[in-house]
Amino acid sequence: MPASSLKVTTFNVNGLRSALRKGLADWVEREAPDVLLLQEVRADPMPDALAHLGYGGVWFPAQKAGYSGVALLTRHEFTDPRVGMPHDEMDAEGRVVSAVVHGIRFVSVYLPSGSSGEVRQSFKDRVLGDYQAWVSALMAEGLPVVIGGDYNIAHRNIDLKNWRSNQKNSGFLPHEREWMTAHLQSGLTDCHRAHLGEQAEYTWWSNRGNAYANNVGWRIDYLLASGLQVRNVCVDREARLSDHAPLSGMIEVGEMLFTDHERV
Amino acid sequence: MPASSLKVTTFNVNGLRSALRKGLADWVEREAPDVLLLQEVRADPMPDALAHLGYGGVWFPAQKAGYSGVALLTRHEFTDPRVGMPHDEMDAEGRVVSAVVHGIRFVSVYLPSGSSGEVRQSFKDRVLGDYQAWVSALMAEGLPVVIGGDYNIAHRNIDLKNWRSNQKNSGFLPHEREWMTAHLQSGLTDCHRAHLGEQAEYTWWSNRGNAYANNVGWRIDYLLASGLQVRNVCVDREARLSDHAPLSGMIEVGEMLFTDHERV
DNA sequence: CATTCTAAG
DNA sequence: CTTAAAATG
Repeated sequence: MPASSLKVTTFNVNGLRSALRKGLADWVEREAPDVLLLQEVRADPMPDALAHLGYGGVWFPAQKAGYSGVALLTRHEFTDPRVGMPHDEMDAEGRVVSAVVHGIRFVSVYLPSGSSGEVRQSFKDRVLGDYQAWVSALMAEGLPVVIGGDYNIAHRNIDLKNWRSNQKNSGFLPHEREWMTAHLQSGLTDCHRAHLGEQAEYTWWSNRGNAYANNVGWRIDYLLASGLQVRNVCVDREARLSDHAPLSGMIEVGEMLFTDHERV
Repeated sequence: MPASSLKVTTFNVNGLRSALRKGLADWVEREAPDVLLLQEVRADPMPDALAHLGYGGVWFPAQKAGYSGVALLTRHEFTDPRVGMPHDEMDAEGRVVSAVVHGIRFVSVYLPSGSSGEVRQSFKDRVLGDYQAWVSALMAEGLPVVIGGDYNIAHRNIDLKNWRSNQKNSGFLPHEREWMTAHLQSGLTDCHRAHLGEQAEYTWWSNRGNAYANNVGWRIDYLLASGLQVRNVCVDREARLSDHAPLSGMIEVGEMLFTDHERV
C-alpha cells in the first residue's frame, strides 16, 4: 500500500433528513470522505443514515428536538469520542463533537448564530471565549487537530459579497472578526483561505431572494488545522443539498497509519 | 331565457391555499357552481382567489390563524350575508356563514370534530343543540334553505366503510347519529342520501394508511334542503384537491328569479 | 398523514 | 425562503 491520504468534509446540512431527501447519501458515496463533519443535523442520532456506506461515528443532538446538533462520521476506526465542551448552554444545544481518527483529532463544531437578536448575539459572544479556551486545551494535548464547522463568522471583507452593508450585522461584526483573527493566531491554519489566496469563495447563501443564483454568499464554514497540512481544499457549490455547500480537503497520512480492514 | 337552475357545491378544502395549489380554480372553472360553500378555509379571507371567475361572497375566518373558517362564494348577487350564530365559542372558530341567492338562503357550515379528545367532543355536543335551534329559526323565516357543510357525523351504517369498529369513535357515536336523525326530521332533506337510495358513497377519506385507495371513507359532508328540491347530487371522488371530495347538486329555479346581468 | 403556524436561522 | 415541530383534524 502506498502512502495514502484522508479526505475530510465539513458540511452544515440544514437538517440531515432534508439533505438525505435531496440526495446526500449519493453525494457521500460519490465523494467518499474519510471523515464527515456535520452541523445542523436537526434530528436525533441517525446511525443508519449512512451505515450502508460504511460510516459510523459520534452524534450530539441538542436537547431541543429538531434544533442544531452535530455529528462526526467516519469510515475508519475512531477513538476517544467526546461530546460537548465545558459550557452548559452550549452543550444543551449540541454544538461540538470530536474523535481521533488515525492519530488526528477531528472536531465538528457549529457556533451559534447571533442574527435573531441581542439574546443570541450575547450567547454567541460568551461562547466564543469558552470555545477558544477549549480549542487551545485540545491543541495542547499534542495531537494534530482538524476542525470543520460553521462558525457563523465571515473573517475578512473578501469572505462575503456585501461586506460594506454587513458591518453591523451579526456574522461580520468587528469583534467577531477580531475573535476569528485571534482564533487563527492561536495556532490554526484557515486551510480554505490558504488554498484560495485572495480569491473570494463562499460556503453559504441565504435562502431569501436570489442569493445563490447571484452568488451573494458568505464564507462562514471553515476547515482549520493545527499540526498538519490540508490540501486541495474545495467547495462543492453545485451540491445543492443545503443552504451551505460542503467544504472538503485532503490530509496526507503516512501509510503506517492504516490497517487493512479499514480500507475497503 | 328558459327556466334555469342553480348549481351548488359544498367542499371542505382542508386549507384553501393548499386546494388552490392543487388546482381548485381550474376545478371551479370547469364545474362552474353558482354557489360554492367552503369549509376549513384555514386562511384569512381571500377575495381574489376566485374573483377572475366571477366569484364574490362572504368569508368567516376563525380568530385563530390557519384554523377552521368557512366561506360562501357565488357568481350571483347575494343579499343578507350573515356570519356566525349566537354561540361565542362556535363563532370564534368561523364555522357558519350564510346569504340569500335568488330567494334561497344558502348556509356553509363546519361542525366541530370531536376526534381529538373529550374537551372537543363536549364542545361539539354543546354546539349541536345550539346549531339545531339556529337552523330551525332560519327555516322559520320562510325562505327555502340549502345547507352545505361538513357535519363531522356519519348518519347511518352505510355512511362509513367500517361502521362496526367505529361505534365508539367520534363522528359515529350513537348520540351524534340520533342528533342527525332529529336534525333531518326538523324539516331537512338529506339530498345526497335521497339521490343514492341505499347505496354507499363517501365524501371523506383519512390521509392515513391507504384509506382513499381502498375507499375506506365516511360520508360526513351533506347537502340538506328545506322548501326545495336538489337533484343530480354527485360526489367528485376524482378531484383530489383535499381529503374531502366536493359534493354538488342542482336546484331548479324559475326563470323570473334571474336578471340578465347576473348570467354572464 | 396533511395542513398551517411557529421558532429559528 | 427553508427546516422542523406543534397543533389540529
